[in-house]
This record gives sequence, C-alpha cells and structure tokens, in this order.
Amino acid sequence: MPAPFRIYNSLSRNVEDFEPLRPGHVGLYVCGMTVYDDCHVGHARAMVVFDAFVRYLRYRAWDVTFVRNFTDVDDKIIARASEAGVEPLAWAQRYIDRFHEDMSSLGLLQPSVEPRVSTSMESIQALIGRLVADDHAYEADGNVWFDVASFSEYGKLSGRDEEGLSNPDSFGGKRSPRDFALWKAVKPGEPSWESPWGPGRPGWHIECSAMAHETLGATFDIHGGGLDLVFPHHENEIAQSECGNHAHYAKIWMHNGLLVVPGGRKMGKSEGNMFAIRDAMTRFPAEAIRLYQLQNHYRSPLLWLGNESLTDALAKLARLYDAREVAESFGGQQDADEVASALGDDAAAVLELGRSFVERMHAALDDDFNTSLALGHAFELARAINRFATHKKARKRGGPIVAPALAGLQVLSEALGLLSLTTEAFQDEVKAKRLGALGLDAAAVEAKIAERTAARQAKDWSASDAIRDELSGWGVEVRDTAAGTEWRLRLSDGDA
RNA sequence: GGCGGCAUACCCAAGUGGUUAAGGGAGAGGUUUGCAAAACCUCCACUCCCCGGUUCGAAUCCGGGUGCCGCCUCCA
Repeated sequence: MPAPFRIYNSLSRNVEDFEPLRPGHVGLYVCGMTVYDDCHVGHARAMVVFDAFVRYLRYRAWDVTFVRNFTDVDDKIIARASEAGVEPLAWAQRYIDRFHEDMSSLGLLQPSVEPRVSTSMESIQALIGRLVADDHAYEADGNVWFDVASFSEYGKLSGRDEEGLSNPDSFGGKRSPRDFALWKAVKPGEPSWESPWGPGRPGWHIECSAMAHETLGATFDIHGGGLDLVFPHHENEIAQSECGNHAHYAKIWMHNGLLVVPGGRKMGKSEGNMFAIRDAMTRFPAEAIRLYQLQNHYRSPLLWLGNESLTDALAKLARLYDAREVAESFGGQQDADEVASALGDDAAAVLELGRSFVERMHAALDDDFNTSLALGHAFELARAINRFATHKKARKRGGPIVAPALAGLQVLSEALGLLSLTTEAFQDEVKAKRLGALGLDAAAVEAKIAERTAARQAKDWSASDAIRDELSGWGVEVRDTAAGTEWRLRLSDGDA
C-alpha cells in the first residue's frame, strides 16, 4: 500500500486526505507551456514543484500517471511566427525542443504523456460536439461558444459570481459576456483545422479538458498548475469537462505560488522581467535551481533576486553535499549503539537523528508537500554530522554512527532530486559553470595551486600567502586539508 | 471596484490552540588552522503587522483595521 498523504485542494480550500480513484494510482494533469518563447525561472517553479511531487509520490510507491501538455496552437505563437516569417507549428516545435532541453538540463523527469493541441484535434472536436449536442455550447458565425449560463456551478473554483465573470473575447456573436470560445473560426493567414463548424482552431481552454479526458479519463485525481491559471483557465476547464463528460472533473486542484520580483510583481513575459532558465543554467548547477524552488512551501510566493537567490541556494546545497561527504569518509565496523555510547552525546545525537530522519521527512512531505520543513530537517542533520565530525575518533570509528543518516539522505535524491550527484561531480559542475562566469580556466588555477603547494612545502609562508591572495582576487578559495589542497570558487559577491 | 491569498528576526523561512517560536543565510565573538578556508561553539524574535474578542492558555481561532500580492486581459 502506498503511503497516505494530505494535500491542499484549491476547490475546497482545505487540506484533504488524498483518496485515489484507483487504489495505488495517482492521475495527475499539469498545465504546461504555451510554446512561443523560452521557459523562464517562473515557469520552472511549476515544473520543479510538480516534478518533485511526482518523484516523491513514486518514491512512496504510488503509480503516477503524469500528464503535462504543450499548447502549440495559440494567438501568441501565431503572432511570433508571423513576425519571424515561420510556420506557427514550426515555431512551436522549436520552443518545444528548447523546453525539452531546459527540462533535461534541470534534471526533470519526462511526463508519462505530453499531449499537444495540434495532435489532439479529434478529442477536442469530440468534446465540443458533445457540448453543442447538449446545448452547453452554441455556434455563431463559425465560432463555437460555451454557454456559461448552462452550468450552474460555474465559478466554484475561483469563487467568483456572475459579476466578476465577464470574458473579453468579443468576436463573432456570443450571447453573454461570460461565454468563452471553444472553437474560433479561421482568420486569413492562420493555421486551421476542418471541423463540423467550419475551418478554425480550438479556443484556449478546451484543449486541456480534451487532453485530460483522453489521457486520464473524465474524472481524475489531481489537476495542477500555476495560481495565475485559476481564472479563467481552470474555471473554464471545469465547466467544459463537467458538462461535456457528465462527470466530476479533477478531484483535487493543486496550485503553485508564483515567483515574484522585488518590486512585488510576478515574473512574466508580459512583465518584461523574465529570466530564462537556460541563462541561469550557464552559471549555476541544476540542483541549485531546484533547491531554490523547493526551499519554501509550494503554495507561497517565492521572491526572485536573480543571481543572489541562486548563489544563496548554491551555498546551502554545498553545505549539504559537504556534510554528506564528511559522513561518507568515516570508517569503522562496530555496532552503532556501542560506538555511540563510547563516543558520547554528539555521536548519539547523529545516530538518533539519522534513525528518525526518513520518518520526519515523510511526515513533512506527506503534509501538503512541505519541502521547506523537509529541507530544515536535512540541514539539522548536516549540522549534527559536522558536529560529530569534530571528534577525534569520528573518522576512524564513526561509520556505523552516520550510516542511518547517509541512508536517510537518499530521500533527498530519490524524492526531491537533490543530492543526486557525487560531491565530486557536483563540485565539477559548479567549477565548470562558474569558471566561465568568472572568466577563468581550470588549468591556470591548478598551476597556481601547484606553485603554492611547493611554497608551502618549503614553508615559505609569505610566498604561499601571496599566491592565495592572488587566487582569492580571482574568486578562488583554497582549502588545505589533510588530504591535500582543494580549491573552490567563491560563492558570494563578485558575481559575473 | 469584485474575488482569492499573504503579513514570523537584517534576509529567506517552518510552525496554524498548550514544553525554551524549526532550519538556512548574513552579522558579532570564540575554538581550530603556519596563516586562511571549511567545520564546530556562543550570541542574534520574552515575541509572531496593528486593535479588540473567544479561551485556563493563541503567532495559531473570531471580528475590525493597515500593508502587500495574485486573478478579473495572455500567463507556471
């Protein structure tokens, strides 16, 4: 039996015990991208949050069908493509490819299914057909409109009543300002598909209803997306789906909070403050971006301070990696409890913390996916490890003491996609990305380090210190350890 | 204007009725180090936007106020 969990449902405005429609299975539909431009850090929030959520559910033995769509037929795509003199679908394909590159470099899972509007025309038209047949929709001048008045529950998700529900689409004879387009009659120069109502293309909302129905059925477990989609998009999805399928739509609506910039505005293409994932990825490791996104609760707004945010996340990530590496270096074969009683309170503390770690992580994540609390537990464990590591005998005998902690930290990689690399691979990625940003190359740094090592061996401290100061000026920090001199790139300040 | 949400230290942030209000970052002092870095230790909110109320007891519930944000137009 998969583990039970609780999740906030935007529809009921309450945290609810999750009850699957099918035992052991979760059907999840997440609104994906309209592919007319590159994915920015704000989009990454939704992508990372749901990626981590899916990972966690699978880790907890749920069988998850994860659907995330592409909107590849849309006004903005047509407009951009036309400016560029490219076919709209080719333009969309270009950004689908780039999206896939971005997701892959961020280390995100592929959804189980990635339906597209352009290849879902049959199910879209079938759903519109059912709505027309049942008088939930009507045709006018080659457009098909959803008749909002025909659905008494309209507004139940967004909490709006009639006054707040006017829809601005105004072309082609709709009956009420609240009605919205299911099918838009073709206009010159636009892509179109044949339909019973004449050539045209789908309205914005119908696609998700149709694709969710096609991939998950009329009723499914969880529908996710950004908080900004609640109205009108998700409200309209409910109306179309419940009227067209004569069934309740998603049981749970899960909305992620938005990224906001210091002025307080959310990040958005229309706000002119977007920061592309691929730009962030040239300077920071993927996991720093993940940690940044997961460090507060998924429903809260998250402040974006540019490089400062990622530098902060990178420092935190390095702390976790370092602590894990320290623990991995411990040896010893004795019984853990015997070692603990021999080595004292700090040993006993890590042992205890390690043993309860997984349980506490599960408790945090089962409670409305509280990644912030979960990460808090991880830092607490890291400190306990480091504290224990200050004891002289820890390295030789501490292995059994930190074994439960190390096993527990696996949760982070399996469930959240963090700490999934070796420390060395992680540091290599940091170096590879940040050397470029600092305008350095590794060979030059290594040469200086070798020079300094020679000076140190000669106990020529002033020469050694001069070299260290020079490296420091470059943004390189040296770390003299028992095993030799390591170097790292400074995380703070001087960011290119 | 309507609907929804948020307000916890210098910054990020957990906690939503009951031990000393998690955790991280920054800062100060100390230990360690050839000197550093990292790490560790100590300090850093008698208090949770404000005012009332409920309660034996509230950051947590209720009412009012203030501020901020999202949506109402495309939006993760």
